[in-house]
Amino acid sequence: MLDMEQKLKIFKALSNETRFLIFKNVFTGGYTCSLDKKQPGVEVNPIATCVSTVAEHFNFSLPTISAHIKELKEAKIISVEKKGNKVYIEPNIETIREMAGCFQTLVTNFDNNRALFFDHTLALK
Amino acid sequence: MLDMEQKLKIFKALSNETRFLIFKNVFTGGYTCSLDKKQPGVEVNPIATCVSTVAEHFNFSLPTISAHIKELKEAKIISVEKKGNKVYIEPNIETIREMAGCFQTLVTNFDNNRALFFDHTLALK
DNA sequence: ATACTAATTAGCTAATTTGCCAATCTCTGC
DNA sequence: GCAGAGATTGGCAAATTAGCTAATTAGTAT
Repeated sequence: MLDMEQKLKIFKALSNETRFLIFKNVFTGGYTCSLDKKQPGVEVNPIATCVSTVAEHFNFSLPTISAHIKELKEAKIISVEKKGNKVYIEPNIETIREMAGCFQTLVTNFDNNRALFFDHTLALK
Repeated sequence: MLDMEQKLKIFKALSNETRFLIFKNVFTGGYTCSLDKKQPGVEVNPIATCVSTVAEHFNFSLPTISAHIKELKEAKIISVEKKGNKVYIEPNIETIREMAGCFQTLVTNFDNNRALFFDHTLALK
C-alpha cells in the first residue's frame, strides 16, 4: 500500500510534461527496443530503453533528462538497471496498479457512501 | 476523456501535501457538515464545506488555503458554489472516476501487451 | 594506456511555487 | 448606510524546480 509521501512523489513526478511523456512512452513502448546488437546475450525487458535513447526524443540536454529519469525512479514509477555502459529503464507496473487501485477504491467508497446517505438499502446490496 | 494538459493539472494539484489533504478530506467527509443552521433552506451536498472551515484545519492563512482550493478547482478535482456569504466546496467525483479509468486502462493494456509478447493465445482470451 | 560512449554530479541562472500581509470585494444583518 | 464575516486579489520574500554547461565517473574498445 502506498503511503501519502509516496503518493505525493508520484503526483509530483507526473506533474511535469517532460516526465509525463517519458512515463507514457516507457509504459506504452514508445521508444525503440533497446536490445543491443553488440550485446546479444544481455537480457532486457523488450520495452526497456536507456537514458540517451530517451533524450533523443527531447530538445533537452542529457543531464536534464537524466535528472527527470531519476525523479521517476525515486517515485518508483520506473526502475533502472545498469548493464555494461548503459542504464536500462523499465516500467514499474506495480506502482501504476496501486495507483489504479487507490483511485478506484476512492470512487467505490464514495459511491457507497452516497448510496448510504440517500438510500440505505442500495448501499447494502 | 482527460487530455494531457488536464492530467498534468490534476497531478500538480495533488502533488502538494496541503492540497492533497484538502482533497482527501473533501472526498472522505473529513470536514464537519456545513449545512448552515442560519440558512436551513439552502441545499448543499452533505459533505460539502467552505473555505474558512477548511482553513481551520491548517496552520496556514485563509488566503493561502483559498489559493490551494482555487488550484484544486481549476484541476476540476472539486467544484465550488457560492451561496450567500460562503463558498461551498464539493468533491468532483467524475474527475476521480476518469483518473481511476486512465490508470486501469494503462494497467490492462500493459498486461495484455505483456501476454501478447510472451504468449499469443493468452492475449486473445 | 588511450580514446570513446553513457551517465551522473556540481554549480549556476531563470522561472515557478508557496507562503505571508494588506487591501479589496461581496454579502449579511443591524 | 455601516459594521462584520467570508473570500479573493495583489505584492512581496523565501524556497524549490528546471534548465544549462563543464567536469567527473564508469565501462568499452582500440
